Amino acid sequence: MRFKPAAASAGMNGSGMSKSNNVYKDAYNRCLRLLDETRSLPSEPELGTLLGVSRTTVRSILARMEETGLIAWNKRAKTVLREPRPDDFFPEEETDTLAEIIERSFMRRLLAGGAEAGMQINELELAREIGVGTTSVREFLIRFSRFGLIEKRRNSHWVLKGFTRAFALELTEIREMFELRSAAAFAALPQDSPVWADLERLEDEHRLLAREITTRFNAFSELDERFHRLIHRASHNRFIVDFYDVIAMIFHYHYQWNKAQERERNEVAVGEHLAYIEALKSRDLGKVDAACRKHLKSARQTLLTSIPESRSLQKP
Amino acid sequence: MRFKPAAASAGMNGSGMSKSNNVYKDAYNRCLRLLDETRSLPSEPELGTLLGVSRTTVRSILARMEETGLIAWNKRAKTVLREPRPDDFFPEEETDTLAEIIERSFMRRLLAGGAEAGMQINELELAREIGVGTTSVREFLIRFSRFGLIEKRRNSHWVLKGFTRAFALELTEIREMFELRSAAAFAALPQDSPVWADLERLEDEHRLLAREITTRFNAFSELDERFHRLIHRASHNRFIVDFYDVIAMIFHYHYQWNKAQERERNEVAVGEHLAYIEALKSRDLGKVDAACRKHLKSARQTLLTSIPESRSLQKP
DNA sequence: CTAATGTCTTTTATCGTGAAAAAACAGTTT
DNA sequence: AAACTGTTTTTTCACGATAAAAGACATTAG
Repeated sequence: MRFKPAAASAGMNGSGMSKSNNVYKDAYNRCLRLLDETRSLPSEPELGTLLGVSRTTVRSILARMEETGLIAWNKRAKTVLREPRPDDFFPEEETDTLAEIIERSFMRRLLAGGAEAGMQINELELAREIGVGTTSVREFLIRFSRFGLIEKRRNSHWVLKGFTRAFALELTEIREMFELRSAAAFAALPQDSPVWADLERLEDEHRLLAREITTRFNAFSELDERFHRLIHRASHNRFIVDFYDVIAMIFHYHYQWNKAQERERNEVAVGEHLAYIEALKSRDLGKVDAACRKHLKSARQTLLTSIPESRSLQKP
Repeated sequence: MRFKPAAASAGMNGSGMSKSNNVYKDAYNRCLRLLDETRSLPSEPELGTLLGVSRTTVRSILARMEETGLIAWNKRAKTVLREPRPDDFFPEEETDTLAEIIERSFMRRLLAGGAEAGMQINELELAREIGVGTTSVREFLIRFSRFGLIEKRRNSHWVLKGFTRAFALELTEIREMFELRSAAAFAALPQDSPVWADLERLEDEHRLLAREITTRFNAFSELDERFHRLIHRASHNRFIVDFYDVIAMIFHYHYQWNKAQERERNEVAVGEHLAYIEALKSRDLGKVDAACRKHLKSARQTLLTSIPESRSLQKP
């Protein structure tokens, strides 16, 4: 797993920095965008729910906005004084969770090649290279282990299982099992279920994307996830829903990594989605099954062709 | 999740005890049992693989055995001097992993009632009640989360989802999907595959247990797990194999907790297993499917009836 | 009297630290 | 020279401590 001597990659000052205030910074940035729209901000609890943070954080945000002259703040009155400038925002890098930083670093190493199956993963080394504490790395590895790419040796190191052809096949096998079942459950949902409206909206987005595919083809990956998650949710089974995290994670990195014929692939996928949606709306189980199978088959094919042979040989 | 004020349940001395040497103690105990059989112990590396620990730990064990007069140790010669007495063993409680201690504590609270869905879990409180550090509790909760019984609110507490009827149904739905597929894969395995010998051995154990069911009915749970794991392994899919951890965990606690008609239930199950094994050996996919379905149906029924209604109403 | 703000307490996230355990290295024995 | 023992270095595991963030309580405004 060795990669570079040190260079303190994403790390900041090495001193006893306990916890970054990325929650505050991220919420602050999002709050800035809110400023554009209104002349005055809502109450503290309301802002809290809007931004998904506690009132403590909201108050820190307001305090800084007052300091930098963005708002005038007196009890309930929070009047916007000026529009936010680009330099009001905190830099993007400072708004990331530690978990995100670690995941990115780890996946970069994993996909950068040289990461062969059977190789052992060293918590301490990883922590040092990324510039974080060992605890965070351990917790990340534990969470990450459910993706089936790494495995722990009791009282000892982690072992990389490798992003192999076998992995892709096992993953897609489950995916197909789960999605076929979910799609059938979806089609059987009563007409007054709110999911039909959700599906309608997604269909519109797909049609829009289909028209602008030449320029916006990279918008597909996000739409893809939303669409499949909607379908999986119809299973009403937490294990099926949760398993989509594995798929989403793999496809997320796969999209970043395999850019070959991206436009063409996505164009085909959009078309398959539209046919799939049509089938769901028809509520004809036979059609749903066929459309689902067809799409999943080509998704699997895409994933498989993107795995270089060098990565798919080993198996200890 | 509140349960008791303090009472320092499983806890030891509260002081800065960094890491318990349970690996050493457990290996020591197991090594004592080895002493009964031979007049002299093998080499250090050999002992290491035998006990599943490093040579460092082996040497600590040998050092203590020498001290307590169990063996004479001089380089390669490790002669047994006397048989181990009961007081040579470390107490059972001291050989448990921290993870096991936490899991037991946590499950006791969960099943002891009063643990209703929606309730929030407090890391700090849990750590204090069990008498361990917060880090270990956090790591446990992260690992435990894959069982689908708890869920994390970002930057905040964990939420108990509850051991409800819905949970049991979702669990068994996946189980049935996976096991039917695994069983079919099993039956399709070539005649020279080693699994057929494993199956044969398991069949013998089942027949033996069937004869002595009145006295040994509690030996079933362990046999049950071995049998189903063998079948799941035939899927050659890590997600299917890993999912059996969820099932095993639930059934493990379920067996401990629901003692109603245990003998009868296990007797029936042994019979179903034997029929299931027969079907597998016939390699007739229709028969396999039928036998598997029948057994899984009654397993589900057993699990469902053991969930009290009080636990199955809430859902926030 | 409800819903906000102001203040104080508790919990979570993360680090550095030190003992237990593993692993690597070096020197012996057969 | 292969496999073992003796020694040293690294890594894992678990803890307490501390800043960030959440949450609870008290007070005040509408």
